[in-house]
Amino acid sequence: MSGVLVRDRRAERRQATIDEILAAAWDLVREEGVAALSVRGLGARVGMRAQSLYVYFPSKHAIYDAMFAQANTELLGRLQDGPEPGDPITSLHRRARVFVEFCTEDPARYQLLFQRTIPGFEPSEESYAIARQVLDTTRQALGRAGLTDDAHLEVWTALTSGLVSQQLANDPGGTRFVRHLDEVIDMYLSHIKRQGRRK
Amino acid sequence: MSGVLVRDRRAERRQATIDEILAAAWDLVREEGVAALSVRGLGARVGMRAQSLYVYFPSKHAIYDAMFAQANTELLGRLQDGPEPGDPITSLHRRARVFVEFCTEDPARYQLLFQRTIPGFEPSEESYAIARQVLDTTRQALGRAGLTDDAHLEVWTALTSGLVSQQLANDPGGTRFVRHLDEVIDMYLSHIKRQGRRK
DNA sequence: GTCTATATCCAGATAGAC
DNA sequence: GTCTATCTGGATATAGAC
Repeated sequence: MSGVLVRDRRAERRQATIDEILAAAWDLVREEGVAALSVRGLGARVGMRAQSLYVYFPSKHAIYDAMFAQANTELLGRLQDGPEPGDPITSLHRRARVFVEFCTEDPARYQLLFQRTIPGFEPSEESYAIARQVLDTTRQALGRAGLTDDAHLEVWTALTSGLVSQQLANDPGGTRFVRHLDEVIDMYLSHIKRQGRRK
Repeated sequence: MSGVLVRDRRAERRQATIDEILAAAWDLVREEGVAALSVRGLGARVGMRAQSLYVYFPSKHAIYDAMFAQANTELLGRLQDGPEPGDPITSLHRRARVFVEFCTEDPARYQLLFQRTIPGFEPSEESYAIARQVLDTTRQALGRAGLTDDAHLEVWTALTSGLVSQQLANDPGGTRFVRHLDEVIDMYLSHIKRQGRRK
């Protein structure tokens, strides 16, 4: 066996560089938009020639993919952060608020994660698995509130992301649309409750 | 005065070429995505060198702008097409259906019109005026149903475009999200009605 | 009105020296 | 691990001949 050393200083150094590159990539897309990310520009940011980046990422799409995974991991963490409220309704409100905050604070990130707008980019299976985890926790949170159908999940995501996408497209940096979040959620929850009673 | 001739054959020919170029541009973005539109590729489509297109459009953004105007005009026409239903509620349902159909049948067009994702492109004042007209007719249609606040318009657009954007991003070509359109609209309308009664 | 020629610049990616 | 050098191909746009 080769596992004598617990730490691999080489691997650690490499990972640190990768993280640095990704951080620079986020800066870049926040400033110029996701579509504007270029290997050259990214290299310039981290003080390298563009070609040297290929030591860390095999292609530009691989960089997008790492960013996709990183952002989904961040979102998953935020959604699970803190104590779970006992009341499932409160929990849904809180999750929605976290989601909206996450999306509106970085439009470029939103574009990368939720709009299919980068030509030729599709997340890898591993990265997409994280996105699926996020959706699963949403499904579970809805389930605890008694919303167990696929239809519930579909409408729920449409309501929340509808407010977000309108906010980003028509009043970036403002609150004209997302300010209706709690009202829309309450409307939907009572709508479902009423439906249940009618059965 | 120079207006002796009623028809200007030269101008007609020119307009026909412009229309032909725009039609080719739509084909191209439908196939490759809005971001992939290039003057070279467009020239190849219409059987010209790229440089010749500059006789008809001063820049690539001008082409985007003409497409933006054209698509909004098309949408405006469809929304006003046919007899206005006497019942304002029926009218709202019909408008929403037309809008959803318009958006889902051409994702590239949706991206150009409603997502702010083309780097550096902003519609001209004239083109944007048409988009504002579309929104105005929506405002009026809501008004006839008693929804007269800005908040109503904001929530209304968030609901409809939320279903559309989820549809396009997660089930393009399908109906998993937009199938809930009528239910969501009815939910919102009764929500507003209930609010009115409570006052 | 379309062409050739050209300017300028940028992209992603690979080979191989050090 | 980073560099130089290079390949290949793309982009938008302008000048001027025909």
